[in-house]
Amino acid sequence: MLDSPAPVPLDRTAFAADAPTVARALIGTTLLVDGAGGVVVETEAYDREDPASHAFNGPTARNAPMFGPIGHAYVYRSYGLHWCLNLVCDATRPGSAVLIRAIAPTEGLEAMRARRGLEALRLLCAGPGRLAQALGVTGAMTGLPLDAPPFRLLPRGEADPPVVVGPRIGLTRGVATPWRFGLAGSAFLSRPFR
DNA sequence: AGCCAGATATGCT
DNA sequence: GCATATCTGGCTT
Repeated sequence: MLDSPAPVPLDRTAFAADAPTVARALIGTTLLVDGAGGVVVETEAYDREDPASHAFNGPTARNAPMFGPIGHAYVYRSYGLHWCLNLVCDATRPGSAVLIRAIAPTEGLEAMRARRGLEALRLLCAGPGRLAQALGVTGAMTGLPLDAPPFRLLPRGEADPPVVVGPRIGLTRGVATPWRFGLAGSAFLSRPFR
């Protein structure tokens, strides 16, 4: 490609595929919230048939966005104190989403450091709770579309980045399903792959 | 490396 | 009513 077009925000069609496919495709994209964020380096997939998923037992008040339109955010509180950001996907099977687990910080570093208290770049967005705090994501954003402020999602470059795969983290059920995806060699993963 | 407390919304009994 | 949760930070080995 000799004259590549200027980057355009991903639209909702980017979320049409099933959760593992979208989770892999999101690696290398850039996610910003109010201008703060960076390159997505770690994701996990969840879907309706998955006993580890919040959607497994069907729609509830909390997980309602997972059964709403694709390309929207699903934010939930974890362990009573952390917020975690998911992106709703799969146009054909409601109840699918991708958990954003880690980002390589590139934009809005000052704002992110201020929200988390001055911290090493390595840990600023390494883990779903840290990432949400750094980007300023809260439960107020659940259900919001990802193609409008405060969100911005920018596609990755030409080449497919090298992606590593493994089992998801912190689960009691669905432990064996290899639906965790990471950018190979990234220093900003929440935990190494092996 | 591993263990444990923290603090609360959620969902099931 | 109560056990549980897509986790983090701090402390111990």
